[in-house]
Amino acid sequence: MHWADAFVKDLEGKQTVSTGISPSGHIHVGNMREILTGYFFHRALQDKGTESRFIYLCDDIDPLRKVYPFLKREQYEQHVGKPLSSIPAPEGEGTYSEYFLKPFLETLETIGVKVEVIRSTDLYRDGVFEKAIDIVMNNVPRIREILETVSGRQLEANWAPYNPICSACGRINSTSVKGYTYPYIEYTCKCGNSGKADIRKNEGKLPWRIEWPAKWYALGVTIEPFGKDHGAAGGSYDTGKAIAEEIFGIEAPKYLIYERIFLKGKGAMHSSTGNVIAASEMVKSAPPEILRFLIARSQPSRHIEFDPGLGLLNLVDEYERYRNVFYGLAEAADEDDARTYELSRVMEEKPDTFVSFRHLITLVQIYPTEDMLLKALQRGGYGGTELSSYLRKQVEIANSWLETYAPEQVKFSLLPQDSKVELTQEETALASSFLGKMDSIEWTPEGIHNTIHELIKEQNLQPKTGFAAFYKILIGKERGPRLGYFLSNLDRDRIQQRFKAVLA
RNA sequence: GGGCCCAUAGCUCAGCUAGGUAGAGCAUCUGGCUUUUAACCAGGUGGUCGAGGGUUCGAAUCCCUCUGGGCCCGCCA
Repeated sequence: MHWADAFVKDLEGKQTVSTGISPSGHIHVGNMREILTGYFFHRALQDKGTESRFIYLCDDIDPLRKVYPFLKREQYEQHVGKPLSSIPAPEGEGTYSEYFLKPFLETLETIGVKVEVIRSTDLYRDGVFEKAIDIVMNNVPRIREILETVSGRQLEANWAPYNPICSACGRINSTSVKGYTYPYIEYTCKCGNSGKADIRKNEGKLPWRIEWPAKWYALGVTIEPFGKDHGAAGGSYDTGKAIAEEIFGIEAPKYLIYERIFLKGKGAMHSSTGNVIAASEMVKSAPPEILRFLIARSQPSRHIEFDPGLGLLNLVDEYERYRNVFYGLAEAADEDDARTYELSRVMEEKPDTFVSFRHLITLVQIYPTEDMLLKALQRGGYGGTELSSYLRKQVEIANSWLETYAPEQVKFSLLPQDSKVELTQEETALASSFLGKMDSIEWTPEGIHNTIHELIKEQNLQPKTGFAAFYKILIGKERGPRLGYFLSNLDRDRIQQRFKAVLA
């Protein structure tokens, strides 16, 4: 059974699956594990007939913690400590949080993940947390005790479970609470200001360890996946659970702790280190279903070694195998293969329009126009009369991948006309006999192919060795695309000149 | 000092939560094939399952210890 199905197997009654990512920087491939793990739970629930709500909480009221490496110091120094939803975007119009949220939401659209997006600023502004905050403010001593006991940390004497946003300087990290009379929290700020924050509005926020259980309470969260950083003993899940039970009188959600995603050879993806690939960048250079597949096929407890280069191509190969299993075209290696495909695919496809991505990688390097590409695909069994919009997109993605992530191994291009190549005697003989026939060859795929094949046989060479000679001369590699189609697409004179130059 | 996760073929991983003679894909090699465009077909090489101990007739699988890698137990999320 797939891990997502196993997780929800025994759950009954309406479920609310919650996920959350802070828009403090580019939302990257590593963050996708949060949203997709939740999404798969949601799907698994629906597929077994259990009602489910799936939400993504965008923590946009969180303050800017520091000037991140990707920000301009002179622009952002003044904004440290202010909510992400109230400071300007690094470029263009709009707020900081929306600037990073937008490409993420577009990516979700691209990969076909539908989720209810909730901004935490809105939750505060609309009073959704009103009751939770009131409960919290009336239970400060008990909450303090829970935090100190469960997490083992010592809280400062003036600690309060609410951080007001200063009405004068806009900072959330420089205020201290002085008192509470519903619905106002009195505070003073280091900037000299003092005032009242209305708990029914977005005039302050709960600190994370309180806010989390407050979300469970206010939104009725029953399931939540989260990274292992929250899961340590005494960590925020432990304190959240205690607060949920003892203060709010609710059960903490059923949880799953997932591992991080690493960039192959470069360690964990972390916005602060810059070691990231933005999710919105990845979907430009990888088929959209692959992002889902990456997460769906891996056990959540295992870290993922993500390789956008050759590894990506292997990943797509595997995805396509699973697809074939689903359609009964191949035998399953594992009982979950078909289910994993089902959770990963973005849209339904007909088997006669399957085109392997690896194949496409070759084709786009040979054919410059869509028309030529279509004809090539049709020769290969493609059933459509024109390129589907999906395929057109795949072509775009293939080109982008070749430019951005592809290793030399899968790329090819014609060598410069005058570049030198070392040939054996046999290869030289073969090349010169080919050159001799150049003018009489019928310049079609079959004509070229047949001629070359005859020449190889005449000289008693292994086909492999013979073909390799041509690849060495043309693209400097041992292997390459089938010669007939490849050469027929190229200018005959140019090839002739190339062989002359090599043999000179 | 404490908690958690991971370690299986060159690479990516499955198998582990009902213990029973090590698996898949990719890579590599061999053979076939070169009008299904690095295709495809057949086959091979390749692992003392991180180390040590224990339980067992039998351990990759259960228990303990250790090693290595990663994350957390301050603030913030």
